[in-house]
Amino acid sequence: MSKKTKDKYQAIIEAAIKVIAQHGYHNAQVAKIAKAAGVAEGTIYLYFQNKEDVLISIFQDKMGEYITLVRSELEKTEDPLEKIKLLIQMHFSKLEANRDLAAVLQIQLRQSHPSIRRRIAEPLKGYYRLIEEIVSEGIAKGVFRENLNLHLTRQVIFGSIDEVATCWVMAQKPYSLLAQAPAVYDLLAHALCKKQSGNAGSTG
Amino acid sequence: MSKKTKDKYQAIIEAAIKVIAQHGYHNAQVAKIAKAAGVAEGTIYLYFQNKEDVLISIFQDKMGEYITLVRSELEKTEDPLEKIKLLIQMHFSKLEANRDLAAVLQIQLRQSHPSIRRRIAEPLKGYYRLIEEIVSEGIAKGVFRENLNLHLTRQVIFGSIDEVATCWVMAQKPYSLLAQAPAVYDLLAHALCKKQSGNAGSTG
Amino acid sequence: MSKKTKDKYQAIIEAAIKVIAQHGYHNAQVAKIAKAAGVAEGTIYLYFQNKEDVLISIFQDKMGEYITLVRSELEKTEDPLEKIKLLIQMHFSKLEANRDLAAVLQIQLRQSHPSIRRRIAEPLKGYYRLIEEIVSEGIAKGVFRENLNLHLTRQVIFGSIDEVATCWVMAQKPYSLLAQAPAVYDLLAHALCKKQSGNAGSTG
Amino acid sequence: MSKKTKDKYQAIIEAAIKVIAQHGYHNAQVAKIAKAAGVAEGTIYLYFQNKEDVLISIFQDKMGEYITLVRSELEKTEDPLEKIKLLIQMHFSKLEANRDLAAVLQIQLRQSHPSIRRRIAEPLKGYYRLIEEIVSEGIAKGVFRENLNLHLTRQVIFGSIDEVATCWVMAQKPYSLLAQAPAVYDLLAHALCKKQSGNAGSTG
DNA sequence: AATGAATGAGCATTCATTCAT
DNA sequence: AATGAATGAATGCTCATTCAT
Repeated sequence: MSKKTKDKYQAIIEAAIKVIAQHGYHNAQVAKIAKAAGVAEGTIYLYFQNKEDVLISIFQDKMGEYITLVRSELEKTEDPLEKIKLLIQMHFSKLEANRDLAAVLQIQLRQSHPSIRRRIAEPLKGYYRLIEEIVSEGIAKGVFRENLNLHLTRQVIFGSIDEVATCWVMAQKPYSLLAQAPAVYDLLAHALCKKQSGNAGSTG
Repeated sequence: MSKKTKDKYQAIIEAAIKVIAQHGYHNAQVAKIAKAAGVAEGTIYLYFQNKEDVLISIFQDKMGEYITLVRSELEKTEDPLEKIKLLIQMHFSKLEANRDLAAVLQIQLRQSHPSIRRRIAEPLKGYYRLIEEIVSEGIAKGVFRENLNLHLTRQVIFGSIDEVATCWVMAQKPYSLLAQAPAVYDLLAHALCKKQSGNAGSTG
Repeated sequence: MSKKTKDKYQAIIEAAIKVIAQHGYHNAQVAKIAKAAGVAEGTIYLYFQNKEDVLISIFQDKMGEYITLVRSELEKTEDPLEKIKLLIQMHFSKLEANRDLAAVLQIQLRQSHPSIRRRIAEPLKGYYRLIEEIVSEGIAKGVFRENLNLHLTRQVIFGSIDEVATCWVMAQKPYSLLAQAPAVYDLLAHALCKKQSGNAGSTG
Repeated sequence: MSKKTKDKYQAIIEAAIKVIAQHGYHNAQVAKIAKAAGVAEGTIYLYFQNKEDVLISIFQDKMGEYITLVRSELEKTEDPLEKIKLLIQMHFSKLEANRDLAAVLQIQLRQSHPSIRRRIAEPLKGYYRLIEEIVSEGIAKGVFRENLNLHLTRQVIFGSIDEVATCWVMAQKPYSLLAQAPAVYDLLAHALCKKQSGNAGSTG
């Protein structure tokens, strides 16, 4: 793939994110996306199979990128609790760094057709697995409580993070999402950890 | 509103839930809903302003009903922790009792147009307030940790419950949602409570 | 089917014939047909499954009508040669009576998509069978030559009539199609008949 | 025109025939033809004005070639009846020798836009004239009946041959087209000739 | 109150043609 | 001469809503 080719692919992805974030999923016509990307409508079909493919690619691209990043960052520490902290911070900082993308991921893409939702579920499973690995490791290392149900605990962790992100995106008044990380960590750390002498919830 | 009138209103609401659950939001045409309700298409417009109004009414109706029920149930106990437990149980048992409604609330309605989502947010706020009241009370009574952020804690509680419910609805293999309540309670109780001698998380 | 309903169905068929004859198959948009029929575009889809269905219905309607007419007329005589004469006369007079329809049948419909052509072939087979029956009867009665191949003879009869009709439709200068009947009859009669004392080809 | 140039011109023509025969007129995109011809899409526009020009050239090329051949062959005999026999045989044998071309000429090209049909009519007129010349000669020589209408007789001859060819192309089960020549000749000979002692229709 | 036939706005996609290289 | 990436016009169909009965 030539430089130029790669450029148009990315331009279309970014244009789609911008248009969807601005006009909403149901008002993101191909014509609008093409115009925003500075290409002709037909050009989109040289890089994507159809409109659905554009939307799915947004998710797969960004999610794949993100998961790779998270995995490499998490290798920096052995401490499961520290990994939870990093996970929350990265999740929030990534979304906060790209408000348009955040709006698309948290709100717009969830309004899409079932076929899109189904294919979005795939890359999401990679993220689920990542969280479950941390929980599993935490239990094995004796840091997290033994009686934690793996799936359910993952659901609580992801549900918490996801809901905090969604509220942030939908908020009328702007505020920092990353600034919420310590408090979320505090809650989840208490939820996960064995009662310890006191460091659970320390946000340092 | 006459008895007969009330009947058709309810018939349309129930028909809408059934049709959306069965065919999905994007395939729930007014014609289908009318047929399922046993009325003419035009009749729907005698009871609702438009299709959007039907969908919102589903939410408002069921949510209002539900919140009233929860509030009355929660009065049975003074213990904030016990209230959390009841909240989770009622939330799950209500959804499990009506799978169609659960599918509509957890999945389908989230695919709707922005204007619908916005107006759905209203009744949801009542539920948010309810949760925040419990947290607030828990802190005041010295059961929950003092440093909990009210909004954020509510987001974590609701996000956790909501994600567990969503996963249940989307699961291929059926299982009991209510059976997940103790584990969710266990996690949230640990998240919320001051370190206690040990009974936090006991599900008895 | 109510009177009014039947009316709209017919109005759409007639409008389609007019529009296709005037603008050609490839320029006969649904919008144009709807306008010519005095109905909304959507209305067409209340009476027909899709655009293709309208085109096929033109053929089926007119062909069915025509074959029924021909069969009843042919009963008026026992003479196979007379039947050939009648067949040619009716074919030509029917087309001449409706120039638009003739243009659609002879030219425009043959430009349609394969799926349409395939479904048009069905009613045409009824006409083929009719011709073959006459030939078969003519041979049995000793009027036509015994060594005639049924299929091939039908192809020659139909091919002759069809080509004469097509040339008439495409002609720049107008002339009577029906006036060609005697000469076509003369040729076909000579082609079919045993050598007779001399009356074959007399056009009565 | 250089050898190489001539080569590409022919390659495109042959590729077009193959692609149209295989995929049908409505699925014969320029891209497909270019690929089949082993050239770039743009190259086609160096040898032809546009897609329409390619299609017309198929007809003009093959028809011109064919008429030249027929004319030279017909010079081998003086007998008008023999010429009719030769005409039918050559028409059928030419089509049978190139099934792809036959499919394109008999079916696919007739689905084309009016402008193409109009320009295809031109070379066809040469063939029409050829047939009319034979008929004219036959009458002059006292072999054919005097009262034959020139145009109409040509229409019957061409219509018969054309329909037999079309039925052959469209047939499900394969059979020899050339084998039909004697029977078609038999019918047309009887249609054209004065009542003779008996040799009309002899296929020898 | 109830009906349901009629309405018509809205949109993804294909493909012949061009033109910078 | 040759390429092939880029262009953008053109159209059938759905379905929420209306309104005459």
